Amino acid sequence: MSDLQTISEIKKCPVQYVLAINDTLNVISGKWKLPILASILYGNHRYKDIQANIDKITPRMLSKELKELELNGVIIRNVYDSTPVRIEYKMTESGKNILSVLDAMVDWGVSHRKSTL
Amino acid sequence: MSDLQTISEIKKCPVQYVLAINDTLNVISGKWKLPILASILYGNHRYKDIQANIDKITPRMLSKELKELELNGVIIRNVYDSTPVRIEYKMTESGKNILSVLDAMVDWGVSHRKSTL
DNA sequence: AATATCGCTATACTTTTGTATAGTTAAAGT
DNA sequence: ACTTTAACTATACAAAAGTATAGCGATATT
Repeated sequence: MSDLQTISEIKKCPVQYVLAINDTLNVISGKWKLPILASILYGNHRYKDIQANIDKITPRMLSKELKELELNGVIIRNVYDSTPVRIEYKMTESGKNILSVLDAMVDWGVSHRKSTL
Repeated sequence: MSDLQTISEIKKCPVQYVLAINDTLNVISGKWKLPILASILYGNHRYKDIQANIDKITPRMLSKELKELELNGVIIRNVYDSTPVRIEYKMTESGKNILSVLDAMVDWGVSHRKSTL
């Protein structure tokens, strides 16, 4: 992959792509979003379970982030009309696909660490 | 080959996985990192050119972020001993590879937008 | 000699993000 | 009846990130 090739490719990059990158970045940035997503993906679906699974997170931040993730269509909040009411947070289909982004991040992060040794 | 093997091994190890993702996230998060990287990739290498290319960025933020990107091994700052002194910021090899992460982010962002219509 | 350009730094400030701590409602267990 | 658990909300505060504005030292241009 030559430099000139890369640059010309980038010059073709439409506005939509920039928007898409920003969407993705918004979904995963902040101190708690990845830990929360990881915990849900790992199998924790209830508020208390997620809270217990993430060290030092406050209820305020957990609520706030869960709401934002729901609003962004990454997770879904299910209320089960049992007694007592049970609430479960689960990844949406689209949310599950974010693993591909995390994979790319792992790959880059690992090889970058090696390169800076 | 043994590299790929190692990467997949590390993916099984939660701690390394998390560290690598955090490294990557730190490199790209914040308001100005992506615009700066994009501008450099686009062909702007000098301070004033990057500044002129990015709307509303202040010199303070540009300096701060350039320093951080350099410290993180994503870009390199070259001082050319000419008169006047010329300074050029360029992507490191590792820095260029971050395009693969951006690609994954575009893909997810685009398909996620479609899914939430 | 005066002005402009490059590559920044300095200081003060505002906004956003995250923390600490306490309280609420409803139901369940003891 | 009393305590415990789930799933949160409310208020106040601190820290981090970003903005606004001014200026500096060296060279170059007019």
